[in-house]
Amino acid sequence: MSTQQRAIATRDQLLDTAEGAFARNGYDATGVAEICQSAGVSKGAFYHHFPTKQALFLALLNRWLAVLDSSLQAIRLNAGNPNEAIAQMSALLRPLFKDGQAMTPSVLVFEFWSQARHEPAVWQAAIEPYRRYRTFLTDIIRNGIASGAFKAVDASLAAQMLMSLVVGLLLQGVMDRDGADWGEVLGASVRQFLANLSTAPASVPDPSAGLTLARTTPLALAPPLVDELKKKKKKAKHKH
Amino acid sequence: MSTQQRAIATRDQLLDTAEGAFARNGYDATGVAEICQSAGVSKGAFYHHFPTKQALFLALLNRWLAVLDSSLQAIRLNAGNPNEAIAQMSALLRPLFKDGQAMTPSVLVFEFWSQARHEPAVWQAAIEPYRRYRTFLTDIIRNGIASGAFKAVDASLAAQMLMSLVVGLLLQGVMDRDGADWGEVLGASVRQFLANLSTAPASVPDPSAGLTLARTTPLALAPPLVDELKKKKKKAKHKH
DNA sequence: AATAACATACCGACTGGTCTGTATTGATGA
DNA sequence: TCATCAATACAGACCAGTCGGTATGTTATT
Repeated sequence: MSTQQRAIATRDQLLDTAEGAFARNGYDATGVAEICQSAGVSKGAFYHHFPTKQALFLALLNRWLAVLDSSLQAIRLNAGNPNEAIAQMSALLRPLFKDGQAMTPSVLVFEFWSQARHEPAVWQAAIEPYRRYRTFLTDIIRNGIASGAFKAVDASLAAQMLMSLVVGLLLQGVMDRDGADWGEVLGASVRQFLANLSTAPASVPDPSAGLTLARTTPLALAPPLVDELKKKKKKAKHKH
Repeated sequence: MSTQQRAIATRDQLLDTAEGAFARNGYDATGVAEICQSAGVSKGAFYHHFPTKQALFLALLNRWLAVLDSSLQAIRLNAGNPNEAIAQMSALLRPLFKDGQAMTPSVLVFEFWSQARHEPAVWQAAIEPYRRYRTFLTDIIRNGIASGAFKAVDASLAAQMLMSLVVGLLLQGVMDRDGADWGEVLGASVRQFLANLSTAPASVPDPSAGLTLARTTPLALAPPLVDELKKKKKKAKHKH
């Protein structure tokens, strides 16, 4: 293995380890030293690859956003009609409510939002995709209205409602894991939402067997997410 | 003013100051020393009234829960029918989305939940009322179904949906304050929810002018909330 | 005089980040 | 081919500052 490959490997190792640690103990409660120890590397390695702890955090955020982004793009291309698109998005989110490793992303999302409250850099990085996804949803609904599949409601409002539903489900799933079968609630809610929105009373069968959020798929990064916000505090190092 | 009264005053001063500071900068980012300085008292005073920083945090949580609790009880007694009850609850939450001081509680709630992720004590204190409110909602819906006001849906599921909506709205209102008129979205969402749930197509007029969450009202503490979880770590002090 | 209600100085633990050193690698030039 | 040089990729000791909490002292009320 060449030196460069090894470097990438340790960087990924750092990212993976930190992801788990953040999900388990939270961002603030996880020290850099702790991450390094779990990853089996030194602090020097850490600060060689990331200018600061927050930079790793943002890299983690962007890595996750990249896969979510491409999944949504895939849905946009695959789904024949708006009804199906929204149903597929529901199915996409579903695994996040499964216990164990699968729900790590949703816990992380919560951690991102927590930090975003106090750290402007994190807020910027988190709010931009959030707004993008909201307009994405709004567009789908608008299209549905235009094509006659949906009733002539306020598309923006409908998107906000659906977004609220998902966000609330996510948060509750994280906080009160055993309080309900959140995956089931998500499915039922979205079905209900579509039923009330659709002109045709026909219900779309649950396409749960379709997409899933696979970390394994490399998938090309979407343009607006590629830049990793590489920035140094003082030194001009870290050009890589 | 007697010594006891002055003591209560400084305690409240501590609580109020901490509330603002936590809402502004977050729990972790707010130091005990900072709170004391802003409150104009010494660290000695702080640890005279609260055994630990977390204890003050929990006291803050319970103070807020107490007023919310009594407000909900008032609704339960005042509202003639389930439709009206839910509409009043919507109106009750509405001020939380107003800019400025009024939204401090919602920011704090977010802070509570953030801490609840890592601190079992906070989690316990936060999850209990959450579940209680959910069953409260479920009961209202169940009653509505029994009285024929609501369709015969799954009451538990409907409550979870409404809860998700509210929680999601809250979180988005905190994170993306200027992203939408969240108060309006809340009103519209609940109206829509009720419209889809009600048997009678008649819409309930928005009773916004009615209740509001007034910190000023002392209001008797509800039984399950009274105990302030006073507990010491080592010393047996702080009996007050 | 006993206790409540503070004030102040101080401590130890911990944390993000830096600094200096070193081994390996790849390019270059003689 | 091989010595050399520079840059990369780390290692690990170290530091400056912060924070929650404590110990002890002081004042005023009951």
